[in-house]
Amino acid sequence: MTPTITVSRWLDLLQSAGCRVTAPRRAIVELMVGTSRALGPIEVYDLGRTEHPGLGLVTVYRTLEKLEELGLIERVHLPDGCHRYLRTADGHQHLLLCTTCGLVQTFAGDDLDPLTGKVASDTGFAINEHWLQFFGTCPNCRKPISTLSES
Amino acid sequence: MTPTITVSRWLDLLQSAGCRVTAPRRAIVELMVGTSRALGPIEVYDLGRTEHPGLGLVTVYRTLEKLEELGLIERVHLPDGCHRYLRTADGHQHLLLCTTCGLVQTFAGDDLDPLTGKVASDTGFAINEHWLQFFGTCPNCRKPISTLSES
DNA sequence: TTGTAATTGAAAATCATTTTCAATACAAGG
DNA sequence: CCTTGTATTGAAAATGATTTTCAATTACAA
Ligand SMILES: [Mn+2]
Ligand SMILES: [Mn+2]
Ligand SMILES: [Zn+2]
Ligand SMILES: [Zn+2]
Repeated sequence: MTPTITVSRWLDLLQSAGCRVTAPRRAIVELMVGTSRALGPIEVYDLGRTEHPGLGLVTVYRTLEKLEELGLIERVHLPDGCHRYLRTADGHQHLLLCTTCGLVQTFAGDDLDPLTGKVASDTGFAINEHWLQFFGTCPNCRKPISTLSES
Repeated sequence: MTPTITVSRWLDLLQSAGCRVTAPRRAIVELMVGTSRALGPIEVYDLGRTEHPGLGLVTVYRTLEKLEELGLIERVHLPDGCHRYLRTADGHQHLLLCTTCGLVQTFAGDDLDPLTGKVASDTGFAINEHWLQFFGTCPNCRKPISTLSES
């Protein structure tokens, strides 16, 4: 799905939820749809004002909260905190984060069922959720200095 | 290692790091060594004052920060935030958390190397760390109401 | 025992987030 | 295209968490 289509889908979903489609919301939605990094409120505020100069920080908080309620974005947990949001991936996916530039990709295919079963029987817990995240350096950030100008 | 031994080991480590062993620090260390739940600053403050009534919240923040620097405790990431601390486990362990009572256990034995390798070659990332956590209900919280009085 | 630097807790300052509120703008209906 | 009711907005104030400042206290090396 192209970013433009995704933006209108998000706006439609907002409207179906009884919300009005306004310029500030459009700016924030475009931002969150188009970004592959987890963004915090202040970042959204700063980036959003290039699109909609009057944007208020309060509106950023309110809109992020609403998008999270609708499941379109979600909080990302990072070593330095959990105050950044990213668009939600489809299906069961986990995150792979570049610790240098913040780029986020997703991956699937983890099979934790055997481990989950073993841990459950070892401990007596009923396990019903897991968090898995990988951290590393993305291809772009791995490039040596000498080749940076070529990209 | 018994809790008492662990407490003196932590205090020794504090001292080796150039810190003085004081009553407020001792109270906080005893708390963090003896608890199997992730505790936030206010919880540490409240629990700590039963041991050391004059304890100040500022001292709690400062001591938790120092214990984290020494690697004795670490921040736990939970759905509702990452402002709680837990003593660090030995070796490569992951957390299993009870979403009802907050009890935390650890487990080992995850083998994510194959998946890590696959994701690395699929994405071009150099992966150097992973986070894994399980959530569920602990044996005690799984007990039906009718048997609660028996425990 | 003494001297000194680290530590303490209260109070003030700072920073992030939430609430309040009057003005504005969306969108449903005429 | 207007009108109208209500959701939304952003500024300012309020709140809550964390950090900084500072004078008094305390640990501990000598
Ligand atoms: Mn999974
Ligand atoms: Mn592991
Ligand atoms: Zn990168
Ligand atoms: Zn429990």
